[in-house]
Amino acid sequence: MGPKNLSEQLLHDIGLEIVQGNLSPGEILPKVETLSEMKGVSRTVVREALKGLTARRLVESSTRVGTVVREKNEWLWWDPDIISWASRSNDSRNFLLQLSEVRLAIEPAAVRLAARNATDEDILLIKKSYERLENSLGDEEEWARADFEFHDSILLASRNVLMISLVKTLHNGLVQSRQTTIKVLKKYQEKNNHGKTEDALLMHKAVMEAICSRDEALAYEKMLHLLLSVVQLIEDLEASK
Amino acid sequence: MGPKNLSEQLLHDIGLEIVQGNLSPGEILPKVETLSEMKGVSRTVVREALKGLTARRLVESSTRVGTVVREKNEWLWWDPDIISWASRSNDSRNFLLQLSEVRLAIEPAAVRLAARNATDEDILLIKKSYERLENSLGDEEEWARADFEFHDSILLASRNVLMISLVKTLHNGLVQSRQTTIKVLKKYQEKNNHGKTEDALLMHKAVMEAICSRDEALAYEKMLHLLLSVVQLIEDLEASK
DNA sequence: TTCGATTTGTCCGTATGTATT
DNA sequence: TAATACATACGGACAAATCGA
Repeated sequence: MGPKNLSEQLLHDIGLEIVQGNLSPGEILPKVETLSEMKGVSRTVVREALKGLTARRLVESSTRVGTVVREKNEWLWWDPDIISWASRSNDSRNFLLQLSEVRLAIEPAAVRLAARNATDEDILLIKKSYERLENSLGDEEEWARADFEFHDSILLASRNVLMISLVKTLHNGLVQSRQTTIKVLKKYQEKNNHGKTEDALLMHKAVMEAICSRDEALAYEKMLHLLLSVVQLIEDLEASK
Repeated sequence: MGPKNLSEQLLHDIGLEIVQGNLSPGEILPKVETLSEMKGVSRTVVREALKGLTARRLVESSTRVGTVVREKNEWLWWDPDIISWASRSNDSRNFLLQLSEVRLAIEPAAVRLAARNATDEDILLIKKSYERLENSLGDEEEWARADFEFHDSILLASRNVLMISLVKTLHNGLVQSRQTTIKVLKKYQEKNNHGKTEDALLMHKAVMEAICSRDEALAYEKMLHLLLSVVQLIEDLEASK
């Protein structure tokens, strides 16, 4: 799944350096020809990589001046690559915190939107996804897949492509962020969770029922409740580290 | 503010065509050499433009196959350019609706975050911004500027770069979307609003006070109230069209 | 599996535009 | 004004990957 050509590789190289802070806002990148020599690639490749950085507004190029790193608040943070790079940075802990803050704000709202906009077919799919979740109580692997499908079916029901895109990028970032920060703790989770998965199932059920009865406020509340329990779980795990 | 070089021009050309639906997902773009001839630019320029499209995940290139348009749900919608292109498309009305839905979900949450995370300096800046708003009651132009500064100062107080980036892109999209759909209605607004700006000021004050007293729930509620009044205003204007 | 055709990927020599000094 | 330094732009050549016969 990594970069498939030289320009994408270089894009990731430089992008990572910028987001991680090795290259600070205001700094000027080496000129194209120099970068070409440094990295052992042609100028074409360098220029294409810079276009990728420009698209994400990490840099801005102009004649004579060169290519300068833009201010952090100008970056397009809602880009899977930038999020991926940030979650591997030194203060990835702080970044994960910010991701979680946004999650608690957005996801209940997304579920509320689903309760409002869901078509009958959407409802049917959600119910089906929940049943699969129910049937996977024992199996960790199957639960993870079913859980993903469940949340995906709800998200789809929001019928709002902006919200769908937003939450998907958010989820992606959380997974990436956890892979680098927690990682090992999953084993603890496997041990301790066998008692708790039933609670989790009940919370999922509450969300499902609220959406199906098109109760926006309740759907919001139940989703928030579910997320807070996840946060609690993570905090418990870290405390017992 | 437009494209500053050939590749950016071409990028906007093709990007617009894709987002507006002239080029549908699954379709294959003409090969680089053909595009080069069609648009009267070099292959270098074409290739750089394609890199911009790739970064936004509008297309995917591979050897022999060519460059194909990706599915809509794979696009990175939270990109100012994509949003700009979408707000100029045929069903821009539907897109504006989706933007508004997301706004009602996100902005109150952003304000709630501000109530939680604001530093003392942030609070001071918010109060100052509100005073400027207060002092610009008569002047339409000055009100608009002060209003922007007010919301910006709140956003900054969220102390969450992801939330800040998100809301800024959202605002940007709303402005663009309205420029193309409403546009003329601003004159009506100017006539009718003189009575209503005092109401607006009071609602802004309520938001400000809730944040300053760090009452998260109240801040959320008051911001939602303010936004709903804006929605109401727009609906009134369109009804009287 | 092999082969040929097609398209992106890569390299590089050269020329032009533009803003700074 | 002129020199400089950088991005921008052009196009010919070849490599690599992939599809279809």
